[in-house]
Amino acid sequence: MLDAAAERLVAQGYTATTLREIAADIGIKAGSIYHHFESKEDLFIEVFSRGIEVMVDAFGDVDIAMNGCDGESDRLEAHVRAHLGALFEHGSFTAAHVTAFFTAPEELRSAIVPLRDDYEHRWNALLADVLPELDSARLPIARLFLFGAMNTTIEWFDLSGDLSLDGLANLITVQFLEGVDALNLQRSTR
Amino acid sequence: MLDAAAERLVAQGYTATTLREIAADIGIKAGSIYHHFESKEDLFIEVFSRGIEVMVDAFGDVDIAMNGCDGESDRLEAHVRAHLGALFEHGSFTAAHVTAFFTAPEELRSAIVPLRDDYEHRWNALLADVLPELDSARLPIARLFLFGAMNTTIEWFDLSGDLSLDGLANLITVQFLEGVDALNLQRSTR
DNA sequence: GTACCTACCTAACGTTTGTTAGGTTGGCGG
DNA sequence: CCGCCAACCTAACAAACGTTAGGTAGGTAC
Repeated sequence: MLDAAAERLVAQGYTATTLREIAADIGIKAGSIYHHFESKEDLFIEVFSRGIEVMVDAFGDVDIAMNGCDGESDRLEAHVRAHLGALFEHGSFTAAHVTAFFTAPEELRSAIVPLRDDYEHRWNALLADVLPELDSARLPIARLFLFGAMNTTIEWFDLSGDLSLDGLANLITVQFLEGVDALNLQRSTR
Repeated sequence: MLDAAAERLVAQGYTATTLREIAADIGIKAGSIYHHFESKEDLFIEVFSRGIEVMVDAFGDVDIAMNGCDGESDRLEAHVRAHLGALFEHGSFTAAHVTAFFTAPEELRSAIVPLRDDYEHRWNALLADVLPELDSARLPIARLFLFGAMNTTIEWFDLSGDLSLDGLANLITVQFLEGVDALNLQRSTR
């Protein structure tokens, strides 16, 4: 049911997604939803929260797996890959979060903002590690540029296309670190 | 009235924006809208179209102003500045387009897609000029990265903050061309 | 002064929305 | 076998939606 809600969110946004649709998707009636959630808002708070949870978990897994080893740029690339994985490989929760969060009413958003902040702080810390020479005042902006490149992929990237998620993570990382010319040098599509 | 519709779109998305709200914003009643437009869809087609028009016009103005002169990277930066200007300085049409386009029903979207394609082609041509050494297969991806960085600024950039639009355009351009380390060297905030 | 047109209003229509009260079912515990 | 509770359903509610038919005010044309 949360899955169905997330998928509808991605396709239609908050207001256009009706409880009757979600209920129909999973073969129940709209009123029955209220046995599990207090309101529409409550249901979608859960969906958005899981969207962040998936991202945070993926981020944490990489932190553990890469503990100490490898170069800093590989470490960044692994985290980019994890973020993209959350967007495309772990259901629709994260995709729903990224696309529909700003279409939700403000009361709902403010309940989620602390979770978002937490995730952003993790990225700030990572970037401070990977880019020690970067002016710390520019660090949040660098993160926002990177988030912009990563999150807009949901609007165009096709998992079944020529470019793999690994390849995409690699392209985003090298472009971010070294600029657009570096795209030429990278290990190809696959 | 189109202005009011665009502002509501930015704040609420397509479905959540009601004709009664728009009418109230400009001091008329909902039914009166139908004297100017055939339907809600019709009204928002006009809003989304103008959003692209503003971008295309800004792009064209730069093309004319920079005809022949200056370096290629300055030329790119000027176009980035124009795109950001369309987002922040020419009313809410472009902002509405970028934020709410994907929340609109598909019939409406497909009426707008040709205009979007046109704008994207102009950018592809520009990037092919500015980055002649870039593998042409990577060119659309480079453009999508750049669009990602530019368009997500509406979610965080504050016109009245420390960073000016000129400064932001500069930062986006150098990061795009030379990578994140280049952010350190750039002419400061202003 | 009459005709006409644009811009608006009023008042309602049918539909859909989130939500709720009360009833039904099936399985598990004792 | 009885009671219970979670999971569902039915049927309706008030509110809000896009939309429409018909009416009104004010200005312009001739």
